[in-house]
Amino acid sequence: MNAHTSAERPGEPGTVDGLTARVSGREIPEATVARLPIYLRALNTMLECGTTTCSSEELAVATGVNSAKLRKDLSYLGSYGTRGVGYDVDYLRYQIAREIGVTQDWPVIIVGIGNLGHALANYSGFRSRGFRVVGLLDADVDLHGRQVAGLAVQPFADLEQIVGEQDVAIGVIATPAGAAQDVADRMVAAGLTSILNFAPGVITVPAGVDVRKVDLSIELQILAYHEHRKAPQPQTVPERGVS
Amino acid sequence: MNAHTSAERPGEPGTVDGLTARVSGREIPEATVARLPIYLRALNTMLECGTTTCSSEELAVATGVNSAKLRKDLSYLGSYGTRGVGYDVDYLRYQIAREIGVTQDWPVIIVGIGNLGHALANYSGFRSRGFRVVGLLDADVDLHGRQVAGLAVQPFADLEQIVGEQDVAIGVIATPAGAAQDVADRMVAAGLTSILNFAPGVITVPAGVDVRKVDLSIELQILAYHEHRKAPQPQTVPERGVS
DNA sequence: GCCAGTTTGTTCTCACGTTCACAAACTCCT
DNA sequence: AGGAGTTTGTGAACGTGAGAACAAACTGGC
Repeated sequence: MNAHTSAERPGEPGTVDGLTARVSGREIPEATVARLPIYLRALNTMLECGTTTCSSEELAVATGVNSAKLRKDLSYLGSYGTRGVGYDVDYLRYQIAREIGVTQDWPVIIVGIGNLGHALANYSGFRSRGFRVVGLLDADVDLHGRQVAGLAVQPFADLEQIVGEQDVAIGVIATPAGAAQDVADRMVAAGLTSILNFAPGVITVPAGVDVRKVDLSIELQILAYHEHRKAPQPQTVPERGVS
Repeated sequence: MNAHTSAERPGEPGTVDGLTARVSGREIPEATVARLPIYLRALNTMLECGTTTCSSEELAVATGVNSAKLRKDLSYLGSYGTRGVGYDVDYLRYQIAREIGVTQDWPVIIVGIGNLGHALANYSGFRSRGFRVVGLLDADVDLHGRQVAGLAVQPFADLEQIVGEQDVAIGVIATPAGAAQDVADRMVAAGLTSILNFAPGVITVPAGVDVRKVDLSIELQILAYHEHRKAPQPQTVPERGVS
């Protein structure tokens, strides 16, 4: 089932621990990895505006990041700037895209075509940023065959077939919470090694599989915490003497 | 973020900075705040299953967090556990909800009723976790009056009115990138002090306004980076000797 | 009442991430 | 050509977060 992924494992003992960093000097910290896409997007925007060169300060302002942090982030990729001048926008853009691995499209499947899955399938940002939705799956038979974003919704049982045919590595879970763990298990069994989980709740996967979680209400709750702290009585209290 | 990051230092008399820590001297670290909603959700699930007591170890397993970290997180709220016993699920749940500020519903407005805004308006997780969508706004006149999730889409010009009438503090931006900054400016002018931004790109707001950003394609790109690293030739790359 | 077993709350240490500050290196002007 | 002005890349200091380990405190049995 997961023949293609396990067969391509390098198998050499060079990268044993996550802290070695000796391979080619490239061990990029997680915090930096999380910012690279932000830089990439800003560079694309600059390119559309015709900007050919930018300094770290300009890019920092455009991305809301400290310029020293930005330079250090970029230094993990290599020395792609020119002192006294700045960075070539197109060149730097390509280098970041290459480092992330989005110089070509990644095929992606989405499981759970409810409101959110529907929106994700139609989200144009995926295609323009290195991803191509190649499969929409749902357990609900009423949805099967329905056209969504130019694709027909398929039965969940087709998972293995789609993954195998298209060599998919990344799956998106947009189901209710109750189904998320089962879906994740099936995804792993089918050979997916990266999962983006929109369902609330924790899913567990074996080592070697990456999971990222996006929880919409958690983001709101974090905002609520700070809001709550700004004004002691946030919403229902009618009168408060604001000094 | 400067208003939240002044922890009380040993030796100094508290509340030197004016706005900070005046409630009860507790300054909860951001990393902890981000986890409190996760604990809250797990506790709610436990409560539905009839569990009345749990240890830090059980809650840690349910949330995928180290138990020592969990205990430290909870200790910022106070001493709500009993040594030798554990935590009362309902009591702890209430304390966390109170700390976050979701014991009552927060009214929320959503601007941009496209695919994503539509899905957000219908997302049941908001209502069940302390939020109530009280307004849907869009600049597109064709959408005005359309019923979405039991609410009629209103013109964007109604923003100030809705915010004023319902005492809204939190707004969600689900527009295309180009409109995001304008919408944010109007939101701030209308009095919103917390913004959840789903639009790609950076928005800038004055101090005192909190912004959180959720970027769907960035999450996928982070996964792609790690996937890219697992197998040197991920999908369709034919040759190229990578240095 | 007292002891054994359990679990919390906290302290200490280490790793990671951020920011400052500056030498190295490049361009431009004279 | 040489010096002035910029901007990168990086070493070092600082702050925050994670995890191990342990004393304090509670329950239950005898």
